[in-house]
Amino acid sequence: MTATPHIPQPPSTAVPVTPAASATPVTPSAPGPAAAPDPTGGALHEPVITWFDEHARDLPWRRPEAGPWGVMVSEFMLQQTPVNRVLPVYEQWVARWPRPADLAKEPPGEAVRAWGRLGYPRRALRLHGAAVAITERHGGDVPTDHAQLLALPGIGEYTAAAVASFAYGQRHAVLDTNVRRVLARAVTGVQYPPNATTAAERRLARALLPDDERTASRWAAASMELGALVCTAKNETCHRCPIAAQCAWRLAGKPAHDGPARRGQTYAGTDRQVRGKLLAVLREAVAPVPQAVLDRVWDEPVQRARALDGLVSDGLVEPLPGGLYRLPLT
DNA sequence: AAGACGTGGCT
DNA sequence: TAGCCAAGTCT
Repeated sequence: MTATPHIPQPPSTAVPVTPAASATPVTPSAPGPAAAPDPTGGALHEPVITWFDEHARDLPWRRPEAGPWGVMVSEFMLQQTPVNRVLPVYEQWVARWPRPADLAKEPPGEAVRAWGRLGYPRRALRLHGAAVAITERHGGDVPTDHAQLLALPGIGEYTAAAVASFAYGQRHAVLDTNVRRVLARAVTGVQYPPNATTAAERRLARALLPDDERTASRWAAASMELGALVCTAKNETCHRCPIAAQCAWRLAGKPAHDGPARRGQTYAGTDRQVRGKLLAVLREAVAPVPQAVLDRVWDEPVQRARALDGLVSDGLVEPLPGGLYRLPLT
């Protein structure tokens, strides 16, 4: 992880000044500093990558032996789920299914069962579907091409870029919530990025991308790690930040977010909670479960039925004759 | 394009 | 405590 020889590069050669970059570095209405920050990545890449070399966590999917499949599995699991909760499930998963073809030949319900309590179990179904597609269309190897990755179930813009970058060292803008926050603060000068990813953010991320593949993929991992460990959503620790001295938000006095508060997602009493309870029963069961057993997880019959129907139509639950239910075999 | 979609830890 | 937050995707 930290074995890479430290070869400082002339910052000016990392990313040339481009018209596109200097055209849109700062949101016009942003309460940033009077002087626009350096719109190029030159001043950011070197310190952030050097910091990463020293402070990166030793995560299993970052080790060489993880391979593209390990990277891909980790990316699915990390979608909206914290690292600490992913770690044990990831280890079990790759030990049991070391290659896409190993997972592809299992019933989808086994993927859902092995997903455990990571949440958003449709991800398990999609990862299984991706393994099937990889086995059928790509000879069992995780595709290297961004467009082919994007075509797989459960892989969107972020995950396609992440797999291409982390597994294959390609040059892509990897724009996750961590990177968005780092750029919002360091470059744009605001506390939080917009609720939904904007074209301006993508433009900025592309403008900041180092020219060569090797540096670009390290920058992707490093900027993400900085957001995860230092430039966090709350209680950021600027004294540990390698680019604190040039952070537009900090230089502006760390003004509080002004826009609309992020929509809080209520959970108690929702269909999601009911679905979770139903699926928990089915995950633990070794045999098909009678409707009467499922009925015990929620007392309101209309919502309970709606939740179960939803699970069935999502393919997470398979109904059998006689009012029995189980995780899907097909 | 706003909302659905799990789960658990932290403040 | 109640809300916020965590490497998004899909419709």
